[in-house]
Amino acid sequence: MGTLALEPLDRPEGMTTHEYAHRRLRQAIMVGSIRPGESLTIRGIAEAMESSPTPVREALRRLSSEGALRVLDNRRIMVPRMTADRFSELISLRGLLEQHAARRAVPFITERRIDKLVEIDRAQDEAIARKDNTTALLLNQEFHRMLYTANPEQVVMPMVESAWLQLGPVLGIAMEHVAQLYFVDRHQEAIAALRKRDEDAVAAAINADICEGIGGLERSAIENLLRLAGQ
Amino acid sequence: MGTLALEPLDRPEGMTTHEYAHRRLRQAIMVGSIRPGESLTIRGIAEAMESSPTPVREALRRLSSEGALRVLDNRRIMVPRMTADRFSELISLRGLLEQHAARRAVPFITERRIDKLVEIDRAQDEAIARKDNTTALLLNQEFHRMLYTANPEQVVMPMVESAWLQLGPVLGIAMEHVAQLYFVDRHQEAIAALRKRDEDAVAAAINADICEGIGGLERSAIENLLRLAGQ
DNA sequence: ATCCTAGAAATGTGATCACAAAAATACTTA
DNA sequence: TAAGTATTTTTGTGATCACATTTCTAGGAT
Repeated sequence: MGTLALEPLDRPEGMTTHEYAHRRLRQAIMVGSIRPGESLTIRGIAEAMESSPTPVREALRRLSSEGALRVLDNRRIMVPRMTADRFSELISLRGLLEQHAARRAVPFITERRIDKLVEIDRAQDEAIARKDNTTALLLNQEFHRMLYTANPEQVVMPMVESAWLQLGPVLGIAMEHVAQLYFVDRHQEAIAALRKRDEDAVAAAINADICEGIGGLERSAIENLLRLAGQ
Repeated sequence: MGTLALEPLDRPEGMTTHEYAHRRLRQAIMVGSIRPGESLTIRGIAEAMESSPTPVREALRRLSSEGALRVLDNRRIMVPRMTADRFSELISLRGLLEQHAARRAVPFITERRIDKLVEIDRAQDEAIARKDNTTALLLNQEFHRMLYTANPEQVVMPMVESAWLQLGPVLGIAMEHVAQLYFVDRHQEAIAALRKRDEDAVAAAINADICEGIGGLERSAIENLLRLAGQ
């Protein structure tokens, strides 16, 4: 295996090695630094982050349970390749799950949190303006996460994160091939609906945000994009 | 910690130790053999299944990513306690996810698979008749799984399994306190709809199957049941 | 009796090692 | 030259050990 594209990451005091490995790998997978199909080796990762196989294996197990990695029959581990079918199911699932999460968050929304949402949205617009697509992608997730976690006990949250994690890699790669990733911004709409505590309107805005843009592409366009991305 | 209620399990040739540990723990959690709140120790489990900490830890990491276990701040690991809120969200999520899964399965349904569904349903009725609630619970899952996996590439499947895994323990315990678990059987209805390849009717039957019965209890009844179950 | 503290036991964590299987490489043969 | 085979290397897996932290248990002081 070649050198692993693993940017070092801030490591808070008291964080265990396997937790750190999990975060670092997750981040790399999310933005497409690890190519789908490229096989990962435990020792390679351990060496790249100057630790040992044991905690790395734990991180890999977690990531495969989260849908971020796939373990093949020969026990090789890789980021799964994307298919048009899988892509459209993931978009559809995001719609279902995130409408549910958004509705359940509305009663918990505070003005302070709405302010944070506005701030994140502004930062995302900036990132888009300077064509920093990776940052924009992460800030988009940050926006959605900030909304849903207004309700602190959302069982759905790990499922949402799993969907993001499965979509992330191919979006990350697609961004390298499409000059400008077509970001839809229904965030303003969602914020307005939040101010009115209008559950239906919030859910509608979130669904539109997810399903339009890259998620609303024709099937043939998706297949074309995947081909470009080498999937 | 006391002796662990871990029934030995069939171990196919070539199955790794951590896979085996994962399955065995999963099974035990699913039917409520491991009490929510009771803290698990890595060494205890390893000893109970005559292996060592390393593979057990991998199994525990996977299970916590699947929502079956929770890792506390003191790094203690336990089956999470159920709350009325969590319970009703899980039921609601099951409805969303499994309607989605059922719809996507319909185009792939074969007569042979419908026959299997009929067979599973019959076995479940038998189990209910002889008041073997645990078997009935597992057969009910088997029925749903058999339906959804008609479509071999369902991204939603792990999420469905996660919801089952989170609901399982409390159902397993509730069954010990309620003389007869109120099983709803909308399976016949689902089967009839499948024969007609009627997506809407299948989804409706599945949703009814999930939301009625224990999932449709009044909130106060749920709280009462949880109290009985020591949650 | 209750609370507090010091020692002991138990526990999570991660590095290392040995082993078996898989992959890669080198070598031989047709 | 190409295909097959033997050898070497790489890799996943799981047991074991050492260390730090937590939890449990006595013993003592108030």
